[in-house]
Amino acid sequence: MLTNRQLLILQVTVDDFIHTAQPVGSRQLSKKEEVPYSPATIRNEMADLEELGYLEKTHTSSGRIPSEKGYRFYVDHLLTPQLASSDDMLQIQSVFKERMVETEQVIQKTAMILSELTSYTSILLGPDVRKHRVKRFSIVPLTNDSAVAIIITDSGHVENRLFQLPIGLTASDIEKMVNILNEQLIGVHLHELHHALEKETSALLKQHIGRYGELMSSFGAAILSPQEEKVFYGGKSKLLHHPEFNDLQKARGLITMMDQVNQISTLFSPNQAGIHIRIGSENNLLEMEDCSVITASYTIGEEQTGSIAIIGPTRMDYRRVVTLLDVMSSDLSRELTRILRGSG
Amino acid sequence: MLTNRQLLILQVTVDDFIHTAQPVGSRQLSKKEEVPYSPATIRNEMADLEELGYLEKTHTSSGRIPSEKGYRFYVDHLLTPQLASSDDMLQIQSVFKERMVETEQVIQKTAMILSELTSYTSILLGPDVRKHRVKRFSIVPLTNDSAVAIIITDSGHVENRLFQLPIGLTASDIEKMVNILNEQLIGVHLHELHHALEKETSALLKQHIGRYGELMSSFGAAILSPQEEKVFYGGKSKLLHHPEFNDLQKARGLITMMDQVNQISTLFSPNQAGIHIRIGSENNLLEMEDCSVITASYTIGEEQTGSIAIIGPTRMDYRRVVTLLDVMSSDLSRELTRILRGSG
DNA sequence: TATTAGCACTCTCAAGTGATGAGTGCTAAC
DNA sequence: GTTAGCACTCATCACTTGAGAGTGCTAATA
Repeated sequence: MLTNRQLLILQVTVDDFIHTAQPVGSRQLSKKEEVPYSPATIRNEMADLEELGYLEKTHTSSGRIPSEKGYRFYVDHLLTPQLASSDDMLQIQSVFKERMVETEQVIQKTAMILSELTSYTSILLGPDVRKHRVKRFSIVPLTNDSAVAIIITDSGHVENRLFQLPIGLTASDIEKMVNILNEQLIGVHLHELHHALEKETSALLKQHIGRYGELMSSFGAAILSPQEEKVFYGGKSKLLHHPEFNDLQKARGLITMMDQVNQISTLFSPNQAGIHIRIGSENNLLEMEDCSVITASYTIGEEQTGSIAIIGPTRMDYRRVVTLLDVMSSDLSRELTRILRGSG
Repeated sequence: MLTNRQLLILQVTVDDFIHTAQPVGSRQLSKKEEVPYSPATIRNEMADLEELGYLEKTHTSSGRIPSEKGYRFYVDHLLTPQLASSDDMLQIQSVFKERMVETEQVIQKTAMILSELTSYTSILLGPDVRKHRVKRFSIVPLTNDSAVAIIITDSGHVENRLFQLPIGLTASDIEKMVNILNEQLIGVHLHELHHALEKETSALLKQHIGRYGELMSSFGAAILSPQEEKVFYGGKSKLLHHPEFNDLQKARGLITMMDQVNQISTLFSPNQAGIHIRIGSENNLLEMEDCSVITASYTIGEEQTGSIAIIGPTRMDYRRVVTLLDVMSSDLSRELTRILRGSG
């Protein structure tokens, strides 16, 4: 168990390092008014904190910097909640003031403003379309052997796929097919669609439609291909402006990683409410060992749908980011719900 | 007018610098078998070429590097055409072997393979949707005061917009409206759609639909918002691996620029067939002064629709990139046309 | 007994030095 | 017209040095 003085010194050390990016020394700390101890006392405490694994030295006679364990303790126990500054609030509100109609537009704008306010990189995961329900099917023939299938969801999202038409299929065949789909499959989740099509609807279709086999293999394949959550970035280059990425090697690694969507998804905790923080190696990604990720989630209506992440150096301003993320995620939820409900 | 020997020396100098990224000295050049002159002779010629503005020195006693004028001369007069290597051809064909159905998927894959093959960054501009023609309208109500408007183009592209419904609009009103739109506006270019709606169709709609004014202001606005060409990147981080961007400052500038879509569009020449090369400052962009851009365009059917660009350092392998771009653009055109025509 | 002052020691950083090597320009010889 | 030779320039690297910041330890102090 840490003494109060140790807690104080750890907190002040982390705070200071977060803002200066320089190892903090005992003399420097003792000058602060919150710390009424002499450098020597502080040195002793720091030595203990280092022994306990909360602080590190960059070399034998440098000041201390927080270790990962130090950051972890800091965010778990020393992070006093804080209200967003009125400046920030103003900026955030200005985003939502202009009424936007498209979900993606709102999300993109949110990503931008988040990275502007924090000076870190933001990543927003778009709504998980697979959880949405079918509202309407439509099929529009383009040529005599190709057509586009359109699925409108109850959220107003539109999915569309090209697929091949078997030769000889009549317009009335297609009309029948659309009718059957609309009778049978309304309200089905998108991720269950292919399954439902095969289990429940295929028998009906088989009865009514000529060239059933060919049609289904092509249409079914089109429906199957899963729609990934869309990824929105804000300020990809912001990260590079922090001193920890002066190392070209690290900078390259980061940029490369951000281009690989599958790596990005590992940064997000399985979709759960609340704010989560992963520090350095907790991200299980070599390129991210000097980064921390703070995630939150947003909702549309009642449903937990998308995620927000801020990526910064481990030496990031946790307090500020947590506060902003908290405000932003609820504002975003409200705005997206408004768009969907049309109550504007 | 340059002598043959000067041409030879310029060419070999540029070639060498492109591959080594090191200033080339006279001794080094004279060792090559294509250059049967002594270092002293070469020094004299290089001095002349420098006076003429084709070569530069990095410092008083370094080897020479090509100036922008030198590169320009090189690509204009010394770039002998070349067939793609069979290795490259194999790789390219392997992309198109797996039959993809979605236009965007094909373009994205093309972007990737281009950047893999060249080790530079590729940018593909998606088809200019505004040139496509309306094939079918559809409107799907979501709640009692919001709906999604869907426009299917003859290319199989699907546009959709949320818009507000005036309260009290009946289902039959909407049906009538869709019918009128489909009677009047089929075949209209997307970029003329808003104009055509107001000029030709609004009178008809006014006659048949209740709450006309409110409906039109909301629907019209939804139709108006222009659809930008989509931008696809391949290998954004590739550029950072070339030695000219070891300078953190430059690297940051580049990454920042690539995140700003409006800057990207200035890199593309106004859509014209053939291959175009812009060297360094010819791009009129501060961040791009050490980069060259090579652009080509692709077509779907008959129409000039999209652009391909490769961004590399000015010291890029122009010959190879031009060759690859040539092959890729025609392959991509063929593939996209196949998808559209459905002749697969 | 807890805290602090003092001091020797360590390590980084920046500036300075000198040797090395690649390359040039010029001149004179071929 | 071409080339060999030579003096000169400049970047780079390894090495040294001094200043500054910080530590750990010990002894003095409250």
